[in-house]
Amino acid sequence: MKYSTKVSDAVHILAFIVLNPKGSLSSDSIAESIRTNPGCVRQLMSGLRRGGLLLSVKGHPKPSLARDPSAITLLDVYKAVEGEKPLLHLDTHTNPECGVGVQIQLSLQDYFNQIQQRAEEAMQTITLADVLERYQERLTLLETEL
Amino acid sequence: MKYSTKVSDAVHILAFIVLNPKGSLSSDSIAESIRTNPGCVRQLMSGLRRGGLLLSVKGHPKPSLARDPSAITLLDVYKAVEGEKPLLHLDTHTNPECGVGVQIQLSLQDYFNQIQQRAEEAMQTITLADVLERYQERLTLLETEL
DNA sequence: GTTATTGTTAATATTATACTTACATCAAGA
DNA sequence: TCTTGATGTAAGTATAATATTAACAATAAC
Repeated sequence: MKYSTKVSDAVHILAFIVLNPKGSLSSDSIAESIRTNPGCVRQLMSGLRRGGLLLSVKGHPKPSLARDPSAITLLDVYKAVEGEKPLLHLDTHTNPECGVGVQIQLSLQDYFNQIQQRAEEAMQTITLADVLERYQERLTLLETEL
Repeated sequence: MKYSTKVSDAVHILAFIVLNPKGSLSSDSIAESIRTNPGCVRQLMSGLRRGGLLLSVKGHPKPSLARDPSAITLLDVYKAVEGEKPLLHLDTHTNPECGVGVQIQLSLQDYFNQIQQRAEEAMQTITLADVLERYQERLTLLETEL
């Protein structure tokens, strides 16, 4: 399949809102930055709103963060837009007649959960504020290079 | 897209080879257990062979592990069949005219790498022997339940 | 009221992956 | 040596998760 860039784009949206306090925050303007269309942006924002990360109301193009960037982790964003979709997927379609098939997959599940747990722990230590800080570092670095 | 179950199926193949020393190890037999077709199995085995985890020769239906199960980690399997494909994907298609777009994604990359690193560390601590052990535990548990 | 925008839903397009097919190549045994 | 059965690889097709698009009722601001 096409692989998901939801987390990536969702962070983009949140960052865009923080970085453009003066400019337009319509789904149209945000979509232009991500190079996608407004509907797509609105769907991601819908997820972020459900996740309690974003505040916005219908007909009012002024979305705002529900919490400080330092209180929004990558895990929050991941859960908001990807839900319970894991990083690694079991093959649940193995032959039920074959004992090896089912039981090996179930055995693997325990270990896949461990890996997921570690990845989520890592996501939880990274905040939107961290990403924004790195962003500022990159900007000043670019300026000094001129 | 259809999400990948390559790691899951590759472990299945390796486990099947260990668990069926007497039976047929043709790609046909293995495919029956995973409920897929022989061509698919051979492609995965090709990856495992390139990764140095599996030994097999053309025309000879007797594949064998290249190393002891305790020396084959989930990371080895992941690298063998998924290569450098990361767990989380950046959106590299953002608007290059928009400074925010590109730079935010590049900032995110550093943090995505951190998450990938943690997940791979977790994969490296889990061996095929661990999965097989869990498998045996499950089998004996099933028997005592009868 | 008028206008612009949202939130939501449904339909379509895209594309990474699984699956299938085909065939030259090789091993094993009669 | 010849036949058989299997492999390894590559190319083409199908599947399905995702992105994209389009449409529209509902809302806010003026």
